[in-house]
Amino acid sequence: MTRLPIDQRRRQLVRAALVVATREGLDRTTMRAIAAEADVALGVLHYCFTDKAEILRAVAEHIHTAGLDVALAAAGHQPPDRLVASVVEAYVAMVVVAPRQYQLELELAMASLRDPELAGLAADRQTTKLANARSVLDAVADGVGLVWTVPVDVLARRLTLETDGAVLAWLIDRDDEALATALHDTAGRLRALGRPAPRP
Amino acid sequence: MTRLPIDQRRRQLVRAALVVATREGLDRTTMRAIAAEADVALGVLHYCFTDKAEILRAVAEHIHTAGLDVALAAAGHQPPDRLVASVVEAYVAMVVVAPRQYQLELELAMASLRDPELAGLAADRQTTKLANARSVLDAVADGVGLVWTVPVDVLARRLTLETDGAVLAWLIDRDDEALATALHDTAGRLRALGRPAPRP
DNA sequence: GTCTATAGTTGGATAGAC
DNA sequence: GTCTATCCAACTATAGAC
Repeated sequence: MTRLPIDQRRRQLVRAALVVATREGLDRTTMRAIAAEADVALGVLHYCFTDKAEILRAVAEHIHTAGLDVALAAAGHQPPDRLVASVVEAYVAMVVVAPRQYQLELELAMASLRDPELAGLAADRQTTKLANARSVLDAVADGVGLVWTVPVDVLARRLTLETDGAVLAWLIDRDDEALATALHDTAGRLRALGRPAPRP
Repeated sequence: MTRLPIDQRRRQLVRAALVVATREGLDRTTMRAIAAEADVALGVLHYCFTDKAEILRAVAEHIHTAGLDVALAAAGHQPPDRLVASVVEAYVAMVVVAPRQYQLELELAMASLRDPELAGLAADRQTTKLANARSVLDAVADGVGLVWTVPVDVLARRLTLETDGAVLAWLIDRDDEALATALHDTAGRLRALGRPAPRP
């Protein structure tokens, strides 16, 4: 309808693509469906993006950068004894509220392993998740007052790995209790790998 | 070319579909590609299967039943002290040899969560994996001579969950060492949840 | 049972009017 | 910048000859 600067238009279209992809799944995310969601003509998409892969890459980037963890925010204002539990619960809440988006992340990752035009996208997700995990672990160690007895990179990998596994299982059976149990279990075992920090 | 009883033809086509889906990915697994792989005419597929979803369901079923774990076989003939390690290593070897097939499992699971015609397929995979995990845990407990201090269902869930997480990460970064480490770590922690069995 | 031919959709991409 | 119209390729599915 209205004329828009191309940057703004791009953002609008990426948002629309994200909505469609989250709701319908990656393979039903067609140029037409995106255009309809954004209420623009089909041609507008090809004016703003060279091809479909470019939109999908933009969507993935948007998801990753927007994943500036909610968990981290939750870690900010908690008494130490509630810290680990609250981080876990914040994560569970986030996943449970937006299961389709988590599934989309996995679909994008799978697609990126097959399609050269989406290459690197899965690796980006992994890098982001690991960095987020490190941030959370650092925040927890800082808040509770302990130091890790194992390299934080190793812990970060284990945390992301177990989180992905737990959420994948939950996507399938939707067992909220099992998800919470699994994540608390993971958190507890990681917590046990810290020693009280020496007083500075 | 030659006339074949329909059961045999179906098996041939399912094998072909599995080959294509493993090599090309689920969304490039078209009726045409399957027909070409099996070297039959397109019409033959629709003679043997009502639609595409039915072939995919057959492929999934084939994967699941064929997943009568290699790991279990490996558990059969090992001295107790090597048992846990050898099961882990057999699993790693299986995954590393056929990464695309593992990826296909995940793609099928994701598709089944979106497409009503494939509904239940992800749940079937989960059920199968859990059953296999229980078998492995039972075999290990039997071989090493211990009893689990935690319900075996809980352990089975944790095992499958951590395995899926580790393999998912490996599919992306192909870090063989990290995969082996993660699985050994998982195995070690589960092993610690057993107590020596009372002498019968 | 097997094949060819084709119907009927749908999707990505582009050309050209406005 | 935006929209309509259209091209072309690929797909599922079926009809009907052999």
